[in-house]
Amino acid sequence: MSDDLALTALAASSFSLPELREGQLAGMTALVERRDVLAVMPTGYGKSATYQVAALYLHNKTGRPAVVVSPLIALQEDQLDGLAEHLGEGAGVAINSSRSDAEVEAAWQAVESGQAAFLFLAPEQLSKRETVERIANLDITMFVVDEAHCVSSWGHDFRPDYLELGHVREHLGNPPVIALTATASPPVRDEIVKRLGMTEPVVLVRGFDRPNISLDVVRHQEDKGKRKAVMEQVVALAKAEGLGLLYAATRKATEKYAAKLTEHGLRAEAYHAGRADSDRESIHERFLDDQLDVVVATTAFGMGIDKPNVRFVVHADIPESLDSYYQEIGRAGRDGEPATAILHYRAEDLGLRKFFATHSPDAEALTAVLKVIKNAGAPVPKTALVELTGFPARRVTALVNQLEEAGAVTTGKRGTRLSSKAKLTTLVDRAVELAEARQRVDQSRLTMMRAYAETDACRRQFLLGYFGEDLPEPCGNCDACAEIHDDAGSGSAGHLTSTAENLFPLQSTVIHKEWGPGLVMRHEDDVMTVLFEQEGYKTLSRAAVVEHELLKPA
DNA sequence: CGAAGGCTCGGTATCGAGCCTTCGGTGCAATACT
Repeated sequence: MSDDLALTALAASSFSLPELREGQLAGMTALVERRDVLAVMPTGYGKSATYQVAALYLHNKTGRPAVVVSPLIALQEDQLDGLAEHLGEGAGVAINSSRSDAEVEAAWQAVESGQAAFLFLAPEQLSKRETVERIANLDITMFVVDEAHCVSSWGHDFRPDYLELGHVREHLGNPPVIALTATASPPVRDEIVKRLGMTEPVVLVRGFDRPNISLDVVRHQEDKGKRKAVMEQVVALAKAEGLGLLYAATRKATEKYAAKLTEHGLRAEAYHAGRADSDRESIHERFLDDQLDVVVATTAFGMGIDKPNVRFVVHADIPESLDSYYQEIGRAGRDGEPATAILHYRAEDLGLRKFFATHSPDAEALTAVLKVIKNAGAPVPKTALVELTGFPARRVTALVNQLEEAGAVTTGKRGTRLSSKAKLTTLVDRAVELAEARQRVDQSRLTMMRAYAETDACRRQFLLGYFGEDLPEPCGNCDACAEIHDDAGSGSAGHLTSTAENLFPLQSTVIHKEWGPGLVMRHEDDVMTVLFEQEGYKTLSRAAVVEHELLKPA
């Protein structure tokens, strides 16, 4: 029996999936052939089944397990429940801080004996050498990275162990990697591929456009007026359409909105990381169970939420990037029925996001770490670095990541060592420069979010263009399309602007004298947007590009 | 970067204007206590 048939049969018999989607089968087959896979698919498309069927197939053949890296313990538990339902108790195990020592040991034995086919853990577990070595001995069939956009969004500061996964994979003997995420713009995809050390991955992007979600932006001058409009809108939507989500930037704002919505007779709760675990759990459950009309949340809410009947997602404040925005509105209308996404936009709100996107590079700390490594004259394990520098472990990981990126050090099995003969100050300068470059990229992503809020053209075309998807015609389901429909016929492109489009079509690679290589993301009216590797998104006048030959095809 | 909260000041009654400071988002793991 061919692998395809066997996989299809296994999906039907073990996971009750009588029909596989083309993207799922392509992913499974690639994994069985030991290829790397990057799957960008919406929640509910069946991303998880893709690796689960392939991993079970290989487990049945070899008795060897798959390792699944998942960012939240709650998600790990959900996955375990799902597996238990289809394959019986014990098909998967998890190792994390909620487990007792005895439970952890039992989990190890379950995978080592060939009884369990899946081992779930968070990246932090993999920062422990013993853990990685014990996994290396399992000779795993695949290394699964779920919610892989975390590599890029959290790896640089919040959860630096995400950036270490590439090394972990090496230490495990380079098993095939499958990275799964619901949203990833081209630069995020590239970063996932690079950081996880994937080679010629099979890239599967499926089900990206969500035409049933209408897109609207409401612009505001005053903070007070915005708050009032948000309130009125959410009340109206909840009464007319059904339940939904309201995203706000701060914890305090979620509390205020939730209180007001409750006054208006809605069942509303504020959800953020500052609330007690038990409250968070109960809100989550009540929402899934249709017992809440609105969850008012910070970015803490949503990962792994797969609820079909969310009718609206309203943003009271602008998110940090279109990547986040698309992820958040993607929680609406999973059932395919009409749903609404509305962004309330005030230019001043960008200030908070700018603040969040500021990463001041710390030359002093970088120097301290580098000195310790240099003086050691041999690879330094992380534990020693922590002890010798006095920095917290996480900080050390982040600093080492930065130095590594700058080519100053490399990390091997025995620890981190100097890999450059250049002067320490030069190396630190290089690391600082990289941190600054990343800051520019982050700020430029915010600029794109702003451009979405301020564009007069079809919002869906803009959004999909950002993710490298082409929507040839305006969508007819956003506020801009409604306007255009009203006044029919818009401005015409001049000679130079159309020349720019011919010379540098969408998704083509270009080179700028100062900014280096970049990718053409968008043409609109008299400007074009290019994503530069080093500088992030830049908007250029199309006439100037042609007249002054600012760009060259690469 | 901008909003919110706390403070002083003025000038003699309550509080408003203006200044200054602080705060702002995501979760893992591990530790210290009942």
